[in-house]
Amino acid sequence: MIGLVDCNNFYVSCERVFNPSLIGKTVVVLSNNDGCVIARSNEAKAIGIKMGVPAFEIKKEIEKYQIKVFSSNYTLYGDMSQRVMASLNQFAPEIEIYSIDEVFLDFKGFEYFDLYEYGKQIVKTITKNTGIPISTGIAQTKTLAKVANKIAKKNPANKGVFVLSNGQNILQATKQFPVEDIWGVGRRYAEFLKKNNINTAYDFTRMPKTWVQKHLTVVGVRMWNELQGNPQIELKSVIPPKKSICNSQSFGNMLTEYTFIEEAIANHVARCGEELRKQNSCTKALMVFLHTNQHRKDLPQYAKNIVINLPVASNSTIELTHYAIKGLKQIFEKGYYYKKAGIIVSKIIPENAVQQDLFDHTDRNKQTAIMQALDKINSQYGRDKVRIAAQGFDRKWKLRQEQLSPCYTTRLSDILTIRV
DNA sequence: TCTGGGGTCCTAGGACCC
DNA sequence: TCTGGGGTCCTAGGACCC
Repeated sequence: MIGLVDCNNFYVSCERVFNPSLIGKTVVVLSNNDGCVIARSNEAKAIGIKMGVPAFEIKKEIEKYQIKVFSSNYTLYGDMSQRVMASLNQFAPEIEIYSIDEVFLDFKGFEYFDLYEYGKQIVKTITKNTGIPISTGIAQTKTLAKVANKIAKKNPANKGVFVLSNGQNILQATKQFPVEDIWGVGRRYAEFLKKNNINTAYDFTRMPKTWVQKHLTVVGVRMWNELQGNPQIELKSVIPPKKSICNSQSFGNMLTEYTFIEEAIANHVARCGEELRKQNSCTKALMVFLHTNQHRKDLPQYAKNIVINLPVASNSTIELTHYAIKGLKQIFEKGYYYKKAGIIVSKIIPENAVQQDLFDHTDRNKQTAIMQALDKINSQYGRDKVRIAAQGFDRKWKLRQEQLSPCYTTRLSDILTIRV
């Protein structure tokens, strides 16, 4: 059996832990730049605030219902996430951290446990240890655990736990489960399936396998099997290194000047470099992209990217910055109002498998030593305490975060403020 | 005025090899 | 009229996830 633990309205719940006056109130958390709604309390869901709506479109509702609005505080959410994961670790021999707020638990060998009782114990413990409310779904496959989890969450009578233990109750559950809620069915597939009169998970499992293969490829066949209790997707307890790393951000305000965009790019490169070094990887290719605001139909539009293949794979921020800026200079056009820029590194390889170049003049040992020193200093004294000059200090490109809560768990000054 | 950020997997088609 | 057969690797685009 496999368990899936999912934190309820995670970002909202994090805000509530440190600000209990928010409990029972209508709360939403916004994406970067205070752009869109990305987390909603149950109260917000109940009055029809949709996931992903731009904040400015719900201005009236915010006013009318006195909605509490927060900028996203990923430092806080990341730290709370770690606490939840640490607490969950004791409940299963292997766990897979699937996202910031979701964990799969391996219940292999738990056949003689009362898994419903066990699930309730998990819910109780996590709530007590972290203050974050969670739901637990338990079933034979990951996809069914996802189904069980949704059922656990939907009906309060389940007390946050639901177990799909046998064919009979799988049948019963899938017959009531909307096809669009299946893990792996997105907007396009949902549309397609409904057009073919497939409305529930059960309907889907009744289709011939060949039909599923033809229209939803092998991905669909996996879902089809999983929904019938045949495991196809393994639990991954070791996280494989990333194959691509992306770092980008919309600017708080549109930018026209090259200098500020270069600073933004240098900062994105610095983050990518850190990520690469953290997973002991190097990259052979670097993409720089920038574009204007696509929502502003009244302004001229421009979007471009450029891929730079490095002569020798690297994870040195100094070297990566050099190439990124070279690329940026090639795609930057004067006269546009830019809204977003970023870096994507792909062609990632392990750092101990870097192919050397006979004509390479870079002193790579020196680069490595510098990066090690830089990472060490910054991990101790704070991000970017030591930085590449190109990263600058103006931060004209930075985010809008007008409703940011304090970093309650990680910043001393914030903690002191709370005490006062 | 105002619209997020970061990933994965699969497939088809093209370029290339013998 | 008619031009082989069997592979691999890479990429872009589309689907999905949180």
